Amino acid sequence: MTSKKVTIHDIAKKLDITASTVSRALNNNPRISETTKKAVLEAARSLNYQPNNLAAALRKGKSQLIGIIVPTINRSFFSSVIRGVEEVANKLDYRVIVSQSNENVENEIALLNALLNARVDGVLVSIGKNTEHFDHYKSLLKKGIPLVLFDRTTNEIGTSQVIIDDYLGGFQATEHLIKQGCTKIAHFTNVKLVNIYHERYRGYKNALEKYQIPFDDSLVYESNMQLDDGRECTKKLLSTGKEFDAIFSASDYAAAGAMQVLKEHHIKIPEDIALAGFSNEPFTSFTDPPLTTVSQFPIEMGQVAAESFFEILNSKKKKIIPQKTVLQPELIIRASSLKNG
Amino acid sequence: MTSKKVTIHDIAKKLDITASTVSRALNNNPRISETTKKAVLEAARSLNYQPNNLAAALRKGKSQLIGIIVPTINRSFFSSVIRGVEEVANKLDYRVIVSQSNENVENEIALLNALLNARVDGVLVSIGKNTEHFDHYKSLLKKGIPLVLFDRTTNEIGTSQVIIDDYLGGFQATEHLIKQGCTKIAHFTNVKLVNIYHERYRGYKNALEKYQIPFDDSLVYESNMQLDDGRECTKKLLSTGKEFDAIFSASDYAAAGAMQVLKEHHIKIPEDIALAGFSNEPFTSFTDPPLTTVSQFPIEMGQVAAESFFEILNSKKKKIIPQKTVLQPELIIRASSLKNG
DNA sequence: TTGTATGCGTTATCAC
DNA sequence: GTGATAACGCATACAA
Repeated sequence: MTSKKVTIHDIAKKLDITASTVSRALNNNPRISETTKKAVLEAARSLNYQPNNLAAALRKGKSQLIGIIVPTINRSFFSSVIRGVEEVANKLDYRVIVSQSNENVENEIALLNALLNARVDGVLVSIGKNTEHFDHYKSLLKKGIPLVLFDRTTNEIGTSQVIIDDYLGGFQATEHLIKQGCTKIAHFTNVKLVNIYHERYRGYKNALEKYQIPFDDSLVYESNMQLDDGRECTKKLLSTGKEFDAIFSASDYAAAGAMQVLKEHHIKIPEDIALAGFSNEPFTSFTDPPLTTVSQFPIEMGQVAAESFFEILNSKKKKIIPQKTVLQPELIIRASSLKNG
Repeated sequence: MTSKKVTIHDIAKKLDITASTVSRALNNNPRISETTKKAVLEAARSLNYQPNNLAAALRKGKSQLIGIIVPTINRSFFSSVIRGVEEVANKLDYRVIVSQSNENVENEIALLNALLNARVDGVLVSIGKNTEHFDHYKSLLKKGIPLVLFDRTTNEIGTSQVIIDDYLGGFQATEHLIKQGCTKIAHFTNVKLVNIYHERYRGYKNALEKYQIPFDDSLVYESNMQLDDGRECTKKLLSTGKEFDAIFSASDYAAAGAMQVLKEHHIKIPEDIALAGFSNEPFTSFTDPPLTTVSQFPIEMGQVAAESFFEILNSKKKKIIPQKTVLQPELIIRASSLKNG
């Protein structure tokens, strides 16, 4: 019942040639006659031959496997990045192994090890929020294994990165709010040691500066940026009695939380308070009003990360200089921030 | 620079024993003394030994890799299922390879082949909407490769499945609307040959029947169930002039589209029209009003699917009887359907 | 408890 | 253009 596995030797036997010839035929080796090649392909098909990549991988010392580590797959942004990576990788006959760290350093290290044992040819990583030391990644590089960081990155590892210009995104969102007439703009951010949040924050501050609006630290709230955190921050903000006319949240989820609380207080959006988020999560177009946000082009980010990866992979030895690719974000203006409809 | 790979032979040499002993020590083989085992582990650590799963996989004939094929990763439901699978798999030292078919049969076949070449030990699949023949899966089974279907399944392949009781979900949602006083309930569905949509539709019909509400075919709209499809269907529905007081959409996205159009027509939700969706996508709690929907417990589904898979895997030869595990859905009642607040 | 020998399926290297 | 042989790193049947 359990059909014996057919190997190149079976093909060879059938055609009365050797396995090496079969191997060459199957791999488009130039040193092979058209006729035998055709015969091999035909025999392979008729025998229902299924190549064993494992064996080839062992022999060649490469597995055609790429590992990806993301904080969580359950986020439109990350799953879209993965999709971008897959698109490029699959075209080159690479498969992708996805793992999620759940923002946990221990997991990050364990997963990295598991991927190494699986002999992936390289790794793409978006670093967890709480990761503060990067030795596990550094030792990866020492072993000569290609590593590309994306979105949540760090400059402490000398390797290629792909990010969007979070600074610009933060700047544009804030500038847009200012142009809508807002002058007291609150900001929701995450722990600012994570590059992306720090940059968005910087963009926010610089936009204020450009338009000579005084920066007020008491309008900046740090949290974990989930929906509930957004709710909490908004409640706190309201309870201070401090005046504000807009919120720029560095996360769509926290912005959604803010929207809920504002509505519960019968505060009009955008008339009383204008609102902008970050990431262009799909739900932001469903909210009422639809949420102004910043698109990060995640699929493109994945594609670029993958290309960056293969560049390193194919430049074996010729020690490549780490590239930092910066993609442009795009401000998506929707009703939540449009004062003069 | 590029540190030579250390193998079990290196460990063996260092301790002046043989590779087989090292192998046994590393694999918790009982036939090994505690002392040598400890020595091996110590040496492995000091040499920074990284086991080569590929070689082991080739030798053992199993790769510790599971393939998953989903229509799209970019959906909270599917990415949560994947997460559930990962949780179980990783605990057993299995890795997961994810691929997306984009609802395309050709892709499904190609990806399946790629996974086979990668020598996965088995495959979990949620079938694409347009897949109508299943030969590629049948031949998988013939080869003795474990296959588990989840969510989008079919009974045409004799293999284990994990689904939720879509019928019940459809029934409960409809019954809930009826209990809110609705009697003219429209239904948005997908091509009904996909099991899950057919079942939800059946649940809808039977609930009507139970409460002696006449079924009206002209209130049922078939579409692809994206946001825009939901918009279109709602517009059509409104343009017919036909009276209705509720919509039960078999997809949250189409429900979100319906919500938009209703609001654009200044129709009050739920007072004029009550609304219910299906899947409990995260955004459903953000909409205004929040959307009543049906939770499918995707993480649990992934876990069960994985367990189901390992059951097959570990019962090698002892031909297992295909199990069909049916999980219970849960109706999540929110403001979009609550008439008496 | 340990060592010896062999093979998993493929490809690289050499020879012809 | 094709064949013979070895090797990738590991696990196992068998022998000791």
